[in-house]
Amino acid sequence: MTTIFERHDHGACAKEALTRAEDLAAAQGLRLTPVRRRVLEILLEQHRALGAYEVLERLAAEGLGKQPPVAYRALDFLVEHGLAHRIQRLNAFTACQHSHPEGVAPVFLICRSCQTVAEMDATGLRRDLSRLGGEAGFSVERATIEALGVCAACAGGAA
Amino acid sequence: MTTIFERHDHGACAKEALTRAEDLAAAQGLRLTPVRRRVLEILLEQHRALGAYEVLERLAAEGLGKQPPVAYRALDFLVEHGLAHRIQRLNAFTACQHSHPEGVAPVFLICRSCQTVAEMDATGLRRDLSRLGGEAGFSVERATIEALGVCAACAGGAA
DNA sequence: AAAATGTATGTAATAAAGTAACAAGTCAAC
DNA sequence: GTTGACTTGTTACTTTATTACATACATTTT
Repeated sequence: MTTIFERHDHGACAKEALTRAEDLAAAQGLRLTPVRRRVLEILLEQHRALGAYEVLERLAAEGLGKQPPVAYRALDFLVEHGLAHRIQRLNAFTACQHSHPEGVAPVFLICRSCQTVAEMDATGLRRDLSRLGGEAGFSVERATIEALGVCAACAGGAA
Repeated sequence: MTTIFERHDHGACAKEALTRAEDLAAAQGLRLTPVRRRVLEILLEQHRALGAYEVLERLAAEGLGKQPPVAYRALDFLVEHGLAHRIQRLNAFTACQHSHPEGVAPVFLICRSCQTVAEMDATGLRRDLSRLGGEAGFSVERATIEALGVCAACAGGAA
């Protein structure tokens, strides 16, 4: 499995994600407005999750909005359309790293050393969770699966 | 699998949990002080997760502490010793419903209709998650697995 | 083109959740 | 009965998030 923990061309990675966002907007008639687009770009700069207020600071510095709702609205838009994810453990947001088959949230791996947040596909895990819930008569609609730990690079010491 | 979604003798259920807490305290030399004990009792009244400030209100009404740190400290103590759990999605806390083999957090099923939070053992799921992380060189230390959905009783309409 | 409509943004105010720092009390051990 | 470790009380504050309403912009309707 390949995650963003591995060395990669980050410029290309970010550009690709932005292109995906544009394609999605075109396909679904969504409006990727300047604020929304800029928030996505800001999230794409790093593979670490940013708090809404960190995003807001950046926006404010660029004259794109000074109040919390501006940031929250843009972030909510991105999350709603699968272009970003909310990391519950951190109360923070991260740009989506893969295109997901509509509404399928991945699993997140959070490195407590370098703060990098990676996504992995978790179709199997989700199916098992649904089955487990089903055993108790519970119908799972959405699931949050987040793992906290240490990535290979950080565990290796240097890298 | 049996969860607290099923009809059960709630009085017994709460009493049992409290006994478990006392036993644990005795066994490990922990101090189940009046505030801590009362917070656990408050959480045990319902199978819904309570916010720290809801707990605090209750404490305040009983003269057991009026400031946030009082509630947070007691809740942190309970969580640390496995007597309660924090539900990340809700920023809220719920009493532990089963005794867990030390440090093994369960999976949570959150009914969005009745707000009930049930626990299920998730040893298998956790193992799979660790394996998945391992494939990316990531070492999982703790994991949050929470499912949002509808319980059988609520889905059934009445019940 | 003007009016009407829907959607997005700006702004103020405030609510909700969480923490830092330090003082004061409790309790067991010596 | 004083020391030392832990627990609680209290003040003040930070961080995170939302409500409510006004304004702007873009599309469609007339």
